[in-house]
Amino acid sequence: MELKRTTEGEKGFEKVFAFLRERLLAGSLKPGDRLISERELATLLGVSRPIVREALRALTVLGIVEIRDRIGTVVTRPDVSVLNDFFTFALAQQADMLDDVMQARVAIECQAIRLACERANIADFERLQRALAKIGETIDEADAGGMADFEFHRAIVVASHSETLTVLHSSMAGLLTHSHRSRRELVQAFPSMKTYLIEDHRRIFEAVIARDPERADATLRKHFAIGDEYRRRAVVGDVDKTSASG
Amino acid sequence: MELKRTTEGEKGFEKVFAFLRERLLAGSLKPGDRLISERELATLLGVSRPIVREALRALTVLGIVEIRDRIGTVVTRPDVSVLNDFFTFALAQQADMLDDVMQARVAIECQAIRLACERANIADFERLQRALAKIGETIDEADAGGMADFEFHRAIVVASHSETLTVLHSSMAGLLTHSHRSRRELVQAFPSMKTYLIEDHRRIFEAVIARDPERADATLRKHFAIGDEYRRRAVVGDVDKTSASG
DNA sequence: GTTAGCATACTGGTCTGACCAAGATCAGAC
DNA sequence: GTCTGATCTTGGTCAGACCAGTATGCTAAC
Repeated sequence: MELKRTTEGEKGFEKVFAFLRERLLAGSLKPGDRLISERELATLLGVSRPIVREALRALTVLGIVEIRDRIGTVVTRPDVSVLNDFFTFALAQQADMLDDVMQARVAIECQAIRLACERANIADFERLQRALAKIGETIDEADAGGMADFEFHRAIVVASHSETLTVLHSSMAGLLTHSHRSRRELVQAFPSMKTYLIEDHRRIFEAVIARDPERADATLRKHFAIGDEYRRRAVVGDVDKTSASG
Repeated sequence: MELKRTTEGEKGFEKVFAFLRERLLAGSLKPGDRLISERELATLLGVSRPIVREALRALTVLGIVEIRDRIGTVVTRPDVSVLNDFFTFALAQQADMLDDVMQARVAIECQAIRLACERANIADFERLQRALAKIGETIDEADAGGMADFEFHRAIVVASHSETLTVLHSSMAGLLTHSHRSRRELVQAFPSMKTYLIEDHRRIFEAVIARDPERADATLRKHFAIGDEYRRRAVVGDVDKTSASG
């Protein structure tokens, strides 16, 4: 029965994965470290190389390590892409999750803006200002405008100086980029949105500058709410375009 | 050079992974579906079985599929554990991320409570009420008290009826369970915390019952802020215990 | 006709040994 | 001392094999 006494009674893959997880979690394997070769790992744990590769591949998709061809396997700093992948897959199989993700994004961003009010430095302010200017310049362009919008919101999160919030936000923002763009397409149907987009973002910016978390949060929430309202009206076919046919 | 014309010019693993991702994202592979066997997949894509296993294992750790011994590989609904794993690893290598994760948790929970005010049903209210009662009962126990605290906050998020928020929250809450417990240990040092813990949670509960998002959010934030303050005081050695030695 | 039982095909889980291509290294030539 | 090339090492991959259970279907017993 004692065919496997290397570590525990785990199966091959689990054994290797657990072995590596232990060292990873314990800190004996830190970002930048190079793991021993696959072959060594295999003989060390008494498993075959393909099994070791499975474990390494598993860690790779989790963004924990990076397998470099003909170089070796090195520990990396956890990366956003994992969450991105996950949300992408998750969303594909549950499209109704989109609204949910949007809610999470609002959550992250509202918390971020509060922190931003406390922690933002001059560079953050400048980045926000540039993004704000860009929004004004690209107000009539769907693509560039959507990008500018995205940049502004990203700047808020970056200004929070919170790695976790940034990671979460960017992993979700990727899925919502098209939402920024489609929002800009609404501008064609709702000229009044121009004012909304520019003024809202300006007010948000000013609240951060004033370092007023409550006002910033409230303004940002209102911003999202108005955006939702526009989208709702677009769905029902309502328009306020002066030259609208209906 | 055309040794591989199955799909593209990708390397073995990438080829298989991309092949499966395509179908997963396109929806031709839905949760519950059983994949073709590893051997078939291997011959179909012109790669060896170990490579196929790498790809399947990769999808497994992403929570997309489940490999069942001697049964086959089936597509599953995306699972929380992925995020859990990720945060666990990420946190292990950046301990300073703990505060950050806490911020994200606050973000999620504050958004959740707003939604809960709109969406909570009777069952949610009852769950909250039970959790609230439990908090009162276990106020003097570190373990049970921490658990009750955790349950209450989880009940809030569940009441939001947002899958994404729930997933994110639980993936972070796991890392913060000890924080609930340690908070309860503070009760010994700060008797005034008993009132804080019970009263705060009651007020939060009432705000949700009243379906007042603003008040609920504000109360919850204040709750977290006070908790932070207690922890701060604990760090600097301040106590308000009447029988305190120093 | 129906059902119990067993042989077989199939599945994942794993191992062994091998080959390739290219980076890393070090000895020997200049 | 520097340059060059053979060799070692590393990841990337393959082929074939064996094991242990599951599923299935066919046969034999009822």
